[in-house]
Amino acid sequence: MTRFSFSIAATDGAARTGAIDMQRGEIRTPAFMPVGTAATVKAMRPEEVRASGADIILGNTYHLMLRPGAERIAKLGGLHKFMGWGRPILTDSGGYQVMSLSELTKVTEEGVAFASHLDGSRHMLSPERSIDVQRLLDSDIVMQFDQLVPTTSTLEQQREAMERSIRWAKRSRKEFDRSGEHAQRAAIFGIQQGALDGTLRKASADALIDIGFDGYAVGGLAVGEGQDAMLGCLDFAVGMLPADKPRYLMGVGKPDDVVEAVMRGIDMFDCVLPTRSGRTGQAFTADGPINLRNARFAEDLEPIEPGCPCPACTRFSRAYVHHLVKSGEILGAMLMTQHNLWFYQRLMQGLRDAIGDKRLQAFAGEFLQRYQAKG
RNA sequence: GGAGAGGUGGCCGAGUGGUUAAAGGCAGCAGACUGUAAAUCUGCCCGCGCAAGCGUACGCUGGUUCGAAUCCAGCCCUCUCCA
Repeated sequence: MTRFSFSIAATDGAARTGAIDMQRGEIRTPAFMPVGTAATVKAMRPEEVRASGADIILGNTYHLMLRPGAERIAKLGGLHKFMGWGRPILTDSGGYQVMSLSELTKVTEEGVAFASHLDGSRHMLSPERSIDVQRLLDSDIVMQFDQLVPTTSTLEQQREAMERSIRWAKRSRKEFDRSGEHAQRAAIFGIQQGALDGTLRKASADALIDIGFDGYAVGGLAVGEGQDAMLGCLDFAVGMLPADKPRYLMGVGKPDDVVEAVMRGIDMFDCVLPTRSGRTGQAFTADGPINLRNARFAEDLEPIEPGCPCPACTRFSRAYVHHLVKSGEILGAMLMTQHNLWFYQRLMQGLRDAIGDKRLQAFAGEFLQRYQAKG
């Protein structure tokens, strides 16, 4: 059986469309991966996530090792069985938490010592432990343990984090290969760092390629630098990564970010926005985001997004969703999340089709103009 | 009829002489959210004004005081207990 293979069916400019084949299923690219940090895509049942068009979801090393514990999930048969999702799962290594929970962490060459945000207990996350946890979860796509720093960091700090991420990439790769059994059915991705600096990005990419990975992620972006800066970085960073391997832009992004990044050659995305925004009242539509909390929707009988085929839009009105969201009703979060996931997956399908038909420029131009038009 | 408690901004509720246009919560109106410490967070929230500021305001009326939501008197109303 195929462990991991990436096939490109068509290209259009720098963009590509194709599929990754893995034992647990096919991942159509460009792909958007809903985030399921704590063994759940919040507010969604697995079958609803799948029905939205998702081929793969994310899980998180840091969160799951703390609760319920990686060994416990392994004992219970692995993450897929535990959460009822049989298709591929990509697990983040915990590198992002090193930054987002930085007040609670201390970084050394060995790894990161941190205090649990749940109970303050002390833990250590190293490349070896991160990969071990991801193995215990039975992850399909394992991410190397990396270090990213805020864009406000000095160039020297950015260089240090990038170089440390390379050393950690080597250790991650070695630890991954150490377990033959899991490595025979899973894949491992390296993560390019280097902030917005071309020289650092190039050094990072070359080192990762030298180590060799199944796929390559662009890390450390969408952390406050702004879209122009991010896209400017992608203009040179993506081309540094192997063309015959999947390229994954971590943590991105807004719908227009995704479109722009696909045009620059990115194949995979993940982002909390459709799920988190769903829970906080923001719905994505082709005409841009709208906030269902707003009073103007109180008596609006249109669906969240007119024309949307999702289960939330085909049955319920904005007026009803507005009421649910304002009332703090659980169903409000569910319907909003469901719509947003469908929106993202429909966008990805649109991008795949457009690339296949070599009309990505027109598709993207129309999408961006409409999405960004001031309503 | 007697005893007691209390009436504060849309609601709940602090505040018992000046630093109070009046804490806090809720509701309301907006905004944010990018490898999820998020069903979260931020701002606004008496009126007019861009603002400085002005005007109104703590049941009602009157009084004490340089100064009152805060003290005094009368009145109105609510609640609890006793008869």
